[in-house]
Amino acid sequence: MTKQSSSFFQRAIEMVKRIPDGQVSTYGQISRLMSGSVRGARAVGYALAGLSEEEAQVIPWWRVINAQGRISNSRQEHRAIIQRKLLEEEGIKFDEDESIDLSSFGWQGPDEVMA
DNA sequence: CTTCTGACTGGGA
DNA sequence: GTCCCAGCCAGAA
Repeated sequence: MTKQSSSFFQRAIEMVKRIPDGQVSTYGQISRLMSGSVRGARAVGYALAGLSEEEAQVIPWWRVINAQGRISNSRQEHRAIIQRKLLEEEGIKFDEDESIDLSSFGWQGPDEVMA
């Protein structure tokens, strides 16, 4: 690809779409799967932050949380509330400190899930 | 071109 | 457990 038809944002979004129902991933995980490093984790979050409502209906952005197993939110705190609700409806369990056990609900990846 | 910001991460105090 | 700091990447001004 001479100039990478898909931008970093687009690739991040495509990766998020692959997260199966009932599982969650982290920004660093997405970055590692698409670029090989967790360095771009910040950019992944920035990509999801710019999602329009139209895209939000197609992209499971709510399945992406930070490495601490908690929901990250930007200026729009409203999103965090919706995110938690959607995750609970998918079977994700929250601890008392509002964190998610990545060992149980963490996504293993598109191909690494061969256990 | 330079500079700043951000849904991040990891390490140290 | 908490708080603070430095690093990396991509996009916008």
